Amino acid sequence: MGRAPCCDKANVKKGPWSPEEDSRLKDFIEKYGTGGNWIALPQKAGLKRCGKSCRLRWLNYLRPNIKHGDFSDDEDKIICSLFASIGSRWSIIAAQLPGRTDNDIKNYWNTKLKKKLMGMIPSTHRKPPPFPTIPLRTTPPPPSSSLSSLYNDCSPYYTSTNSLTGLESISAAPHNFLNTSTTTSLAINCSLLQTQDILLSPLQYYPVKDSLIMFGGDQASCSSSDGSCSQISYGKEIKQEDMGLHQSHMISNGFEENQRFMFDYGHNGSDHSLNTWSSTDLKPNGYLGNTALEYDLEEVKQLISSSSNGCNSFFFNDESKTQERALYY
DNA sequence: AAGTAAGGCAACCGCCGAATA
DNA sequence: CTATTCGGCGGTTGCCTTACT
Repeated sequence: MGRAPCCDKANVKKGPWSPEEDSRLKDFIEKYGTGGNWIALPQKAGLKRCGKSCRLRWLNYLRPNIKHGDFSDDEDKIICSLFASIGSRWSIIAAQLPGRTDNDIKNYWNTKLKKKLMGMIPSTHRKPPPFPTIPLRTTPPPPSSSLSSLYNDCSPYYTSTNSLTGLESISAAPHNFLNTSTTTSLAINCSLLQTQDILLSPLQYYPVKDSLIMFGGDQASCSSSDGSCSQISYGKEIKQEDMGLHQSHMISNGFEENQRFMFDYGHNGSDHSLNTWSSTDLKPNGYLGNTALEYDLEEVKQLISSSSNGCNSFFFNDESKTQERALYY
């Protein structure tokens, strides 16, 4: 037995929204909110639309403080960094970019940013970008190749104004993050990012209540909210056993081969002593851990191409995905 | 100026997980 | 415990625009 449709498909309008529909939806939500029920909303608002369609229209277009238009270099970096670490989790990425929606970012990535990163000249007869074309490597880059240099190497029309130091993801963490004794602090510290010199500077790691990780910026966008909030954080309880399982992999292997990246996390007050962060453990570049993953250009390209076929096999196998999900939410 | 192809983006589709009856 | 409903998400589609021949 299939699931009942969310709306009567025969009687709902599809396609582009008219200005009248927009203003009707906007007015209604501004007056009454969503009522926590998108399915019932279109009827109340007098719209012949599916509730999901209303939700999408509101979140992606109508809600206040939506930013449209070009993405900044900083936004590019954040998107690339997060994509490298978590894959196509657009809602999470959007949470780091105030005013941007997951749909926007997804479109931007698929149409532009991916090509930038791949160093692809758009296969169009349109005008090429006003940057010299740099031939792709025919031999693997030296081990020190970083993603920031990759930008320069491979993206003829990507210019980076801010250099990346690799310090920020640690320094962005509040002091007590590393010192708290009552909190199981869990920081996502993708060694990939660190070793590639790309960083999550706008990210902040919040140590919160036991076993809870908050992953988000303080001005996160609201792409996944009901539209009534101004901020959103992603927090989810993480089972201790899950953490232990993950940790054991880290301890024994440094990183999981299948995942090709790792999480480091401080775990004060427990008997897990290896790979524990403390303020004195910090390496000069802010990266703790001895697993220096070196990704050359080809590997990043592989990431992009593998992620584009529907699964991030480069980073996540199917089994790890559930676990990974728990860590990131 | 007309035709064509590719890009860009809004919107839809279908799946998943959480909440609830 | 199971079935159902709903919100949310990522992938995909299709239309409109733009650039080029």
